[in-house]
Amino acid sequence: MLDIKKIREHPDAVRKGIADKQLNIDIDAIRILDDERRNLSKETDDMKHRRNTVSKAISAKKRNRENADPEIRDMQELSTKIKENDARLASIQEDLSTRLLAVPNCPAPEVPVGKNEQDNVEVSSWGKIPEFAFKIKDHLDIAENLGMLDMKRGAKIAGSGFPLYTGWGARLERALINFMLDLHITEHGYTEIFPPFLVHSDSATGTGQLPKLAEDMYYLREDDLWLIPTAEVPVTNMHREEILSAKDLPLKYVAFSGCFRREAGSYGKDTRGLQRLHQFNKVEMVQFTHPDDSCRCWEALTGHAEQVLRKLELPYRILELCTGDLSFAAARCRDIELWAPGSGKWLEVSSCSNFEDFQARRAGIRFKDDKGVRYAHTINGSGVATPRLMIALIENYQQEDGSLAVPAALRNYLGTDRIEA
RNA sequence: GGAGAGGUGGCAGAGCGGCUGAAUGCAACGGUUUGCUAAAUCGUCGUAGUGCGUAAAGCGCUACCGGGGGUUCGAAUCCCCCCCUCUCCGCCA
Repeated sequence: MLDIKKIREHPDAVRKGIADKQLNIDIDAIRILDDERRNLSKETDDMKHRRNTVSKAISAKKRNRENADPEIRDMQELSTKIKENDARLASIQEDLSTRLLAVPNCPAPEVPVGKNEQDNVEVSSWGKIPEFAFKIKDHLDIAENLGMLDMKRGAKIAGSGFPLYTGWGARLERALINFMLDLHITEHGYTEIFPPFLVHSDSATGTGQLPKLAEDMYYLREDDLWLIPTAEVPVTNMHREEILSAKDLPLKYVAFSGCFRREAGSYGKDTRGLQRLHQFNKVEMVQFTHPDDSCRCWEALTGHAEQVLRKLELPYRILELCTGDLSFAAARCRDIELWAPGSGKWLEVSSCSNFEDFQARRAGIRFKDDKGVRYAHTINGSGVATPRLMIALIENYQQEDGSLAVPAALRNYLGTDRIEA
């Protein structure tokens, strides 16, 4: 959520930010409602002031056994008016909140202006794109041949998009998760969190999934709960409506979770194998930082995600997202993409975002230092999501005989240096 | 799922219609004292909205005692609904 004061005082900057994000939101309606709210609120507060004052006088008269009937009659009338005003105020407030929740975060000034993903800017790359002396296969063929993955049975159990890992596939999945968690905990200073996979609406609103992305989440009507699309949601909400101490910042959390996405509207896109799933596993990093520190922490966090890929010796590139490709809540974002030779594509495995105070304002996450109480900044990024990591791993490490080499960093976790049929 | 107890400021814990935005204690912060530490002592010490002020400081008003309604001139305090925590019983991984 944006600061209403920012909309009030710098409407042009906000308009430009929204337009750069290729969105269309009516800022003027918000400003009119805001004015209306303030005027009515002032008027009502003055009435309440009178009521409080007179009520005290009534109290004094009663104590002295004097008659206070005229005052009481006045106040009965006034209270009725106050009630009417409060009702109007509540409806204005609700309208305003609804509109305010629909306003996206503004892009940071450093973000390149662009229309869509075509305008994203590559900022760095690492590793060598491998060349093969034999005819390579894609991850699905390799994994199914090695008995690691059974998409057909996954579909039998839960429908398409729900992968069923088997044998070495299941073990590899588990090994990757442990490897990534351990790396972030021991080398990058994160505290491990194991969060709930279901959250209520307040939490989903706090991080910005609701109301805009309701159709992308699985919802349990009976219990009014949402399956999390990412651990970002429960972990960021850990400190909802809290005032943190400045000396504890940055708070760095890393969490494994299942992630559940309906992927509404993307049917028929990237359907082969593990590219796009309704359920997948992810290790997510979340930080709560001081506003002056968030940019530096965001860069560091991106580096932590990179480290996973370097240790696994997988070639990747990093893109700075342009304004048009930036998500609703993000001020800045860098995507990390792995090279998948079998599919001949770059695959996004991590999105590292700085939300600045956007989520914090929605979720009431603040901190206190000697300058007072302010909103913290939140940043997060995958470190990383497993399905596409698995794709890249399988496709980059495939051998001519159909077996799979295991990168050195993973051998202790997996207990083998080779996966064969 | 059933029965009971309870949710008050960073924490502990009073208050149970008006003099309570909230006693008291602890913690925290600032000063004094001290060779240092400890102790002592004085002071400060919630959040939000809004108005005045160029603004910082400051001052005023309003709201907030789990959430939402209601009663009343007036509600932390009375009534209703909901949520959460704890204890016991039942069921179950």
